[in-house]
Amino acid sequence: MHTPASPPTPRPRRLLLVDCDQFFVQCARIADPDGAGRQALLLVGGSPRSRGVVTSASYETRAFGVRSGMPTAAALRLCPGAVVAPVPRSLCLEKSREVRAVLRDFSPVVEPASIDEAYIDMSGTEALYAHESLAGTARRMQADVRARAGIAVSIGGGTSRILAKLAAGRAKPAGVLVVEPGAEIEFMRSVLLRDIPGIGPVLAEELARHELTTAEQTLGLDRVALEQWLGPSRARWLFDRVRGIDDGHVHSTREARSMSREETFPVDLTEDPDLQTQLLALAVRLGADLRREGLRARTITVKLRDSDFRTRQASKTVDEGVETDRAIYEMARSLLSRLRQDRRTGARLLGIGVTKLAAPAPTQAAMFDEAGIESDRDRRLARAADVARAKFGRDAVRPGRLLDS
DNA sequence: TCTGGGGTCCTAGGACCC
DNA sequence: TCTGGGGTCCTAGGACCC
Repeated sequence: MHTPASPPTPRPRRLLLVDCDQFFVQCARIADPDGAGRQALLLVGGSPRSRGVVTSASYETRAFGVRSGMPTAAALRLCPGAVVAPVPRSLCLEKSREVRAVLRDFSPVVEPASIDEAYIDMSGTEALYAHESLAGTARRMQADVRARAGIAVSIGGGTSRILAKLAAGRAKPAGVLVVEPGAEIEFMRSVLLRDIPGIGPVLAEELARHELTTAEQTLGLDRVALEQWLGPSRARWLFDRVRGIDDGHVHSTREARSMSREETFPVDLTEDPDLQTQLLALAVRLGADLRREGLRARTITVKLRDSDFRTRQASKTVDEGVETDRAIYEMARSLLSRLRQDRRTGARLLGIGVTKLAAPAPTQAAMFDEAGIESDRDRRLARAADVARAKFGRDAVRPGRLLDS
C-alpha cells in the first residue's frame, strides 16, 4: 500500500443497441396474418382521410422512396400499389415488453430508448459468458428474441451508445455489427454527420454551410475552429460525437418526465365549444393514464396547432400536483381560452400535456383539501370512476357533468 | 407532399429572493 | 438616487428522436 494510488484504468464499456426491424410492420403482420401478413407493399399508420402519416413502411415500399413520417397520401402517390394497415397499438406494446424480457435474461441493465429499441450494458459479463465475443452474444440474443417474441431485430455494439446505435443502423435488416475497442475512429470515418443521433436537419444545414457533411471532415478540425462556428457547448458535443464518444451510461430505471395526449382533427375546428368538448375528452384520457401510473402533475400545458400549422402553447404550474380529470380540465380550459384570445383561427390539433410529475406523498393528503384546486373527495370520485370503467367498460362513467361546472 | 402522436432535452427572458 | 450579482423557478419555443 506504499505505491501511489493509480487512477482506475476504465475498461472499455460493452454496449449493445437492439433495434426491431420495421417494428410496426412486423406487428401489423402478426396482428392480421391473412391481410397485412400477405402484403409486401405495406404501410402502417393513419389513413390519408384522417390526415395520417406513415408510422412504418415495409422494406419493399421503401424502394419507392416511401419513408416513415411521410403523409400517407404522399406515400400512396409514390407507391400506388401499397396497402395501409392501422397501428395495432396494444399488440405493439405487448411485443415491446416481450422483447425486453428476453434482453433482461442477458443483462440486468436494459434501458428502453423507445417502443422498438433498447440499450443493454454488457460490461462485466465477460466471465458470465465464458469470454464469448460481444458479437457472438449479440447473435444468440437475436436468435432468442426471434424464437421467443417472434420479432426480427438488428443489433449494434460498441464502447459507447452512439457507436452501438450507428452500428445497429448499418446492421439492418436482421444483422449484427460490433465496433471493436480501438476501431472507433476508423468506423466513424465512414459516418455522415446527418446520421449522427442529435444532428437533425437544422444543425446539419448549419454544418453544411461550413462545408462539413462527414465525420471525417470534422475529425480534421481542432476544437478552436469548431468553437468559433458553434459556440463552446455545441463544439465540445460535436468534437466528441465524431470520435464516437458519449457518456456511455445505460440507465435501467428512468422515470417519465412528461405525459401528453393530443389529437389532429380530420377537419379544422373553429368553434370554441367544439374545442372544449375535445379538450374534455383529452383531459379524461390523460387523467386516467396519470392515475394508472400513480402520479400527480404540477404543470399543465395546452397545445394548439392552427390551420397554418403554427403551434402555440400555454402552461400553468400549481403548488400541489393534480390527478383528476376535473382539475386537469379546468386548468386546461383557461389556458385554451387564453390561446384562443391571442389568435382565433381554425385549429387542426389540440393537446394536453403534464410535467413536473411526482407520486403523491402519503401523509399530506387532506392538508390542502379546501384551498387546493382538487379536493380529496374529487380524487376518491375519480378513482371510483376508474374502477367502474375497468369493470364495466369505457362508457360506464360519462364525464358530461364536468362541462356544466 | 401537406405535414401523427408520443416523448426528451435545451435555451432564454423575466420574476423573485437574498 | 442609482445600481450589484447569483440562484431558482416559471414560461414559451424549438430541435430532435422513433
